Amino acid sequence: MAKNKFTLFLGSKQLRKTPERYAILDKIFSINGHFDIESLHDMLESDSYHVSKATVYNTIGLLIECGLVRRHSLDNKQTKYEKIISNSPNHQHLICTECGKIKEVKDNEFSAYMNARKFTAFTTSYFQLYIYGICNNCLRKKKRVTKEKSIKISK
Amino acid sequence: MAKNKFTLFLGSKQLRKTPERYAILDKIFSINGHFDIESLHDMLESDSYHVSKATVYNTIGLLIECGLVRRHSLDNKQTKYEKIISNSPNHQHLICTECGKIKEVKDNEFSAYMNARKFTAFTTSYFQLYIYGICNNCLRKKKRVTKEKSIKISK
DNA sequence: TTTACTGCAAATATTTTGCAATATC
DNA sequence: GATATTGCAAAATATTTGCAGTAAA
Repeated sequence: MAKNKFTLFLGSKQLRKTPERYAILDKIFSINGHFDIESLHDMLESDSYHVSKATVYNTIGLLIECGLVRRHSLDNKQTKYEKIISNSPNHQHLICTECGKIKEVKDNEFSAYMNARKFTAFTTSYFQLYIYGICNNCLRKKKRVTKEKSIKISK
Repeated sequence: MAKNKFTLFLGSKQLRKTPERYAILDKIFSINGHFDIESLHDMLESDSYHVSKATVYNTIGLLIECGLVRRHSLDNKQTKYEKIISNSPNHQHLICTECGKIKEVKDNEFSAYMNARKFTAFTTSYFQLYIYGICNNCLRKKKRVTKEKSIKISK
């Protein structure tokens, strides 16, 4: 699994197998869904496992290179990460522009289509589809606010 | 066109129609392809049109809200912008992970597919597809370097 | 005349870097 | 023992904010 893959990767690049790197990998693979550097670092600290932010950034970089982590640069400038589970089906991301929450949807038809696509003068390594919109939760809240406003005005 | 749309937008929100805002809009619409805040600001300066960065950020925000500009948050943490031409067909982005260059491809099949897609408990407002890889130019350079290395080693 | 907007500088947030101490190989 | 990695603090980068002066309405 992930740990083996990382070990092989580090070995092949003559990089060192430090406890910090494995602790970060473990923590990431215990997280379901998306996370950012800050909260990952916080989680490690609250486990009383102290690592510097610099090391977290360094390790995340290695994990991305190694194919175990994916970075998402989202609009509204949040950067989020997620683990890559080897045989997890390709999924797309719905991002709520109100609350920032990310929902995943599988779309095999889309994935198949994209994987088959070739471009001239360009060699694809990966792709990301982001669908921005409003989740039902926020939509409900918004409607409520609008209603309240119109009540106030009509008074 | 763009200027009218912006004027209507500003009017409807009771925002002011300042020369700075129009100068920024004009400059953006003279740019083909993608740009970032820094280079946009530089272009204005080199036209001897001085505006503060704060105003550029402010105006870009309004233009996005108004639907005249689109923000792209790309991996390798560059934020790029592009104008939206009203009747331009939906296009996707190929991003070279080596040089950062962005190439556009039209894909009507994909756009039609996406526009027809509905999700449960989520109201889509827009989507972005990013395809990361290596452009032929960089691929050639990379191969050359690898070749040179192996020559050196074999010496 | 009112108050939104601008420029500037300072503040904030995020990521990178330099360096001495340390730990892996 | 050689050197890659760590932690820390400082630097670099990108964006936001506060405020006084200015200008659009």
